[in-house]
Amino acid sequence: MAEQMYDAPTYDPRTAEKEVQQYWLDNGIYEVSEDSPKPKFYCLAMFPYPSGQLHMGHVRTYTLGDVIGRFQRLKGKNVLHPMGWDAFGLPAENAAIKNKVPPAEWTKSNIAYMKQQLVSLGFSYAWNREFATCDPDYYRWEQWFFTRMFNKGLVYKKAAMVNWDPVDQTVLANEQVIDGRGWRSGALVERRELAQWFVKITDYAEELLDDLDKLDGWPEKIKTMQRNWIGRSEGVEMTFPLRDPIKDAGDGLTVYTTRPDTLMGATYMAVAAQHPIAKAAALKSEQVADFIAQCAQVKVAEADMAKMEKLGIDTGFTAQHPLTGDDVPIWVANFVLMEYGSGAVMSVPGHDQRDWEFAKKYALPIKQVVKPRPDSGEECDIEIAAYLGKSGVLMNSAEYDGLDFEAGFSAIADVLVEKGLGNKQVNYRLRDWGVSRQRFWGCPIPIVNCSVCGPVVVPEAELPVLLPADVALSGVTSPIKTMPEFYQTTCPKCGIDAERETDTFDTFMESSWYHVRFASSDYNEGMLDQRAKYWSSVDHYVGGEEHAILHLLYTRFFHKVMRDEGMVESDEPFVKLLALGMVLQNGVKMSKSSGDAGDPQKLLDTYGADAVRMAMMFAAPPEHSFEWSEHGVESANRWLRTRLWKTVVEHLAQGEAPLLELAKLDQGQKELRRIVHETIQKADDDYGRRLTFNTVISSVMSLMNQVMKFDDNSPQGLAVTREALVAAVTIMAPITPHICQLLLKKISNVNLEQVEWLAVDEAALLKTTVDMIVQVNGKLRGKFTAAPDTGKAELEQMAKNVENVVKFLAGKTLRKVIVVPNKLVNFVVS
RNA sequence: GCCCGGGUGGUGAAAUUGGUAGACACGCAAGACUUAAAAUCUUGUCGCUUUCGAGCGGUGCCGGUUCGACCCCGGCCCCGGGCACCA
Repeated sequence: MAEQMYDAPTYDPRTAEKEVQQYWLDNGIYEVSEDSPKPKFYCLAMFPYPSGQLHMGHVRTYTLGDVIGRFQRLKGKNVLHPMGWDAFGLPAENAAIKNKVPPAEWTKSNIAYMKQQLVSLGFSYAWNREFATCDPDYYRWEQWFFTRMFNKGLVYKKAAMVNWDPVDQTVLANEQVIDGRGWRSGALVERRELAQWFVKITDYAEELLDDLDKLDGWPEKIKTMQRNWIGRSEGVEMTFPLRDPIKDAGDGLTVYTTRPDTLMGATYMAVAAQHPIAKAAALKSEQVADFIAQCAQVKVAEADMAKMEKLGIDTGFTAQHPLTGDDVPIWVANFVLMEYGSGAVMSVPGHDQRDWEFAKKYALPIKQVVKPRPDSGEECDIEIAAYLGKSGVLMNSAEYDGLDFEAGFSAIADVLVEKGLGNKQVNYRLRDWGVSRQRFWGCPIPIVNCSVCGPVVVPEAELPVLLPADVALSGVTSPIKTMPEFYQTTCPKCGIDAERETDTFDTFMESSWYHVRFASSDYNEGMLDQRAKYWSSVDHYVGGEEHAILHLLYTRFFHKVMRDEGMVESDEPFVKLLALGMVLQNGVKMSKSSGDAGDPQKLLDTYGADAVRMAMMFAAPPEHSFEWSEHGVESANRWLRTRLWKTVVEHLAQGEAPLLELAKLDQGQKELRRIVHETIQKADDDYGRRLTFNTVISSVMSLMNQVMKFDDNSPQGLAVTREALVAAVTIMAPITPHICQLLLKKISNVNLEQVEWLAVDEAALLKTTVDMIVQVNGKLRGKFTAAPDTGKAELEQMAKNVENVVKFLAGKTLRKVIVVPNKLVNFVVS
């Protein structure tokens, strides 16, 4: 600590906090190495996109991460708590267009400002490990890793849909399409197919699903969301032969269904607008061509697809039912996605509600093939709605009549296998990860397209493929797509002239491996070194619940690929996960795109970091979403000044406290000690297990209320007060580290980083009496106190004698008595 | 539309294993100090009734299980997150 430690009778965070922060930085207090004898603890909060300034969502996430890291440090762990920047992304391009400043420059200055804000919030970061994902030293290893995945066969190219703005001649993100129009140009947006790179996350679908069972430290709700997203299903893939062969479509239409038992109820087929059969039909029919053009008017987002009116048109082509050989008409439908499975479905309107509505609309036949069991009490009228139950039995299904779901499934699947028309198959809803973006501000995809060799990966020695820094953005197209000096190159394989890929990676690529790079952030010989094995997995990962699926799933996938490459040893990136609720502003999540008020700077300047941190932690438990309000900050500041600082200073002014002599304590002193040790016990549990830091604060507030009432200046009174104050300051230290660093120095003459967590004195917890309640018919009617662990019979007798209880028992027949020792007695009377 | 959560005083919330609903705060009201204000301190604060002992109602809505339900079960309403190119 500096020679001149902050010392004033009243606490002013503006000068005190700066001094403490300087001490932490100058002495590298939070930098860590791998050779500690202590157990390691890797604490990580989701790194921010450098949007300009912190908002309250950041303050919450990083304070929670800091509290966890600081608590684990108090508990004797070797804690790595790093911070960096998720620096590629769309907002930098928007800012570049608007302000005519290159994305790199805008990003860099945002990082500088936000870093200073993080420092002023007093977070215990190992700043020596900081990096930004737009640093070539970072993304070069991402490019390298991509080439590894390419060589492993985990990468392929295929056509996929994008939102195309025909005026700006550019691809739009979903959030840039508003009511079907481009947000800048206002032009009607169309779906367009582009060739894009995909990574085979589906190769890991099974493991990503199964390993969720091992993640005991994850909230059940997040695991449920991931399970549903991966969406394992068992079904049958089968082929409906085409009545006549169709050009580019072969002679069969392949579909997947989880309900092969209802196959006899299939009355039509539906294909996506991009399906070869639809394209073939468009050539023959102007109406079909018009319909397909109309399908292109919907934005590429599942929510929009689900909400739109379900439309279709007959292609005029016909398939054959695989069992009956009957004609089945083939329709094009706007709700069938080419990206899913084969881009075609069989429609069973009797037993699928969407198919039923479509059939009603277009007067297609509806055939019931399942009926409820007579004893089930289920209502079923196929004229009113589809029957979706799986507990019924088959009907109108020839030899399969009377079979239940499972028997029908097997019997029909077996016949299809026999006929060579189908196979039982496990399917996943999860789709491969499209990683191409037609944007400038991202990591260049390290591929060269050669007219002879096809796509060739850039050799390791030529990495990184550098993104040019000094560019202007017009909003029309990515600059590197029009820069020959970027894309003109030669084929790494055959040496002839060739062109680089000008797309960049999805920014989820960067955030899928940053957690391990912090371990090896200064390593330039490779992506990771041995330190990554020491630090991974992350012991506690903290971040917003909005990342429950995409970011967390992609990162789990990357981690498994890195494991298969021998770069890490664990199967999963995050042992424990704290999924935070949203900090809302006007009812919606705080973010760059939904308004960026909520800048904490004014509050920091006025009340200090400790007050902001404390108010944020006190506002709600971590999983709750809540509307941010500044109100608590002023009162947190007041509590720190008038309760904590002033009380400790006044206590110290009374002179040195003697050693505690437990045998000499009177009843009041014992009572305060009991509260102190109950508070320690609760804080330990709330910090370590429950992660409810709001209740840590309220129990310390209660403790301080008791200390102020205590008012005992006897030698042992001072000793008990001293113990209480040391406990209160130590417990608060993870949340309000600046003031606690100073107070611990004053009261115990130690620096915070040397302090150890408090031990609970079990003997101090013993109670001499317990409060009992008495209920009559479950309603509270009286209270009494008893010695701990008094026998049931005695408690019952004591309860009967409680004054207010007597009148509720008078003249009633006692039916039953429930006695819960140390808690309550309940008389059931009539 | 689909998947996942949430809903408790005027406000943020607490109640950890089914056992005193509203701890701890904010706000508000009254009082103390002050020429005054700020700051600080004290008291009160779910609603209704009250003989001031207490009684009745009350945790989004409707129903159920239980001696007892904020907590478990069924149905509904509202709000939030995600839905694969915001991050």
